[in-house]
Amino acid sequence: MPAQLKKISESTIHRLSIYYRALAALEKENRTTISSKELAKRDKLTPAQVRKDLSFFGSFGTRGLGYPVVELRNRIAEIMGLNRLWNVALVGVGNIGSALAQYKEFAKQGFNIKLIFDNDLRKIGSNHKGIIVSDVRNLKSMVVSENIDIVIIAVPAASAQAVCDEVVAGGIKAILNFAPINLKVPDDVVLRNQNMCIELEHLAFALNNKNR
Amino acid sequence: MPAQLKKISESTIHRLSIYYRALAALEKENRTTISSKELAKRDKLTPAQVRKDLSFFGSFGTRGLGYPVVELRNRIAEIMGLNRLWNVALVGVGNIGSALAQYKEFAKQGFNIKLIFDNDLRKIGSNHKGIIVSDVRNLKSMVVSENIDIVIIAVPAASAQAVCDEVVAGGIKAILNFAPINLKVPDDVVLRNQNMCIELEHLAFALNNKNR
DNA sequence: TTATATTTGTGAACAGTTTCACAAAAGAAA
DNA sequence: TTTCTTTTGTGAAACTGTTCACAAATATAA
Repeated sequence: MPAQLKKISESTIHRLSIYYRALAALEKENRTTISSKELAKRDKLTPAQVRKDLSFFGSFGTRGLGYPVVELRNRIAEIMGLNRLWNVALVGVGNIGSALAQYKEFAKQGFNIKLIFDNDLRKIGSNHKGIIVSDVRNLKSMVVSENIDIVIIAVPAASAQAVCDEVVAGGIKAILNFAPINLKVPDDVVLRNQNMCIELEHLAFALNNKNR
Repeated sequence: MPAQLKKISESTIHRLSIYYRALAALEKENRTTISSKELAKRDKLTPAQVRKDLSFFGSFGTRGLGYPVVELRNRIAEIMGLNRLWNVALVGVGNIGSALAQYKEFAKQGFNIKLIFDNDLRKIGSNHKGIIVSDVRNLKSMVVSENIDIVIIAVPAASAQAVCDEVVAGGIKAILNFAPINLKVPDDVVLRNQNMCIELEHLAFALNNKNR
């Protein structure tokens, strides 16, 4: 029972998120067990991959039968930290920021957008889905006082690093960045970038190199 | 000079996008050459990685000096297909869809949102940044007639597969999906998923497993 | 021109990830 | 019970991606 002994790869974490979704769906269908074979098929993976991924966290399958849906889902939630609420602050209420403020999936998965910031006087004080937009000048103090766990940066590229530095100074250890720029963060801060242009560029490359 | 002989990995493509951005910035600063060492430093990579990545596409550096900024940037643009316009259709004008419709970076990189679709009668016919929203029932015929290269799916999870099937039937070979669902596509269609919840889950995992 | 310093390009070593293959465990059927 | 089938869990093998290390090429300085 290797309870998180070895280093878990990013790809494994990613697949864990995917398994979690499949298991949630199975739970709704009242399925009680699922085999690695079937779980793999749903997401175009291999059964061996599924078993290897799960084995990093222990062995909760039953040979000859498969994995218990509810138990496995709970275990993944526990591993990923999905059985609790996370306080999220959103910085920047432009195109993308306001879309994210309204995005319902976040709340469903326990990501609670608690604070919203902007630097535009016309936006500060306005009500965004029940949350009053705060002045970005209070960013650092408020992420501390409101116990924010995760910050989403959705400001223009030019101001993203300044925002980043502020929240890091406020002790934030996890950032999701939508600005098309490479942010510099200390080693103990986890940063993930969501760059839509780069995604389109992957597609462009694929189309451009079809006949090689 | 191995002009695309070997298989290029997804990670190499990703870094190519990153180099491209760095080179664009360097060009603005009127730098004429850059070494793999400096290019690596800008993006927290290793010089060897930069050289290996570039070597897949030929050898355009000068020993003792580095790479010519303008030439290398053009070459990457050529490889990635960034020196042309791509016709993009956006399906779904909800939170995320309308944010994407207004996102200026796309046009800057040659991704031209030419068509926008929705199934909501209140939205169809309305003007979104100069583009009239079309009825999604015309999706298949219009992606063909307007020579669409790439489709962005930003509809609710429940209707995403139907939209996907339509555009695939219309001959589309590249899809960027924002719906939180695993779409099924034929092998010759490139699909990329942008799932913001999964990104937050990566961060949650990291925070949850800090002290292992 | 010659010597010294840089920096590329790349095969080889290394590291990490995925797949294979099979013993072991449990269920299902006879 | 006994036999047969299914399916897990996991070392080992295969594969993929990254880093090392150094010859070769060029620039720069003397």
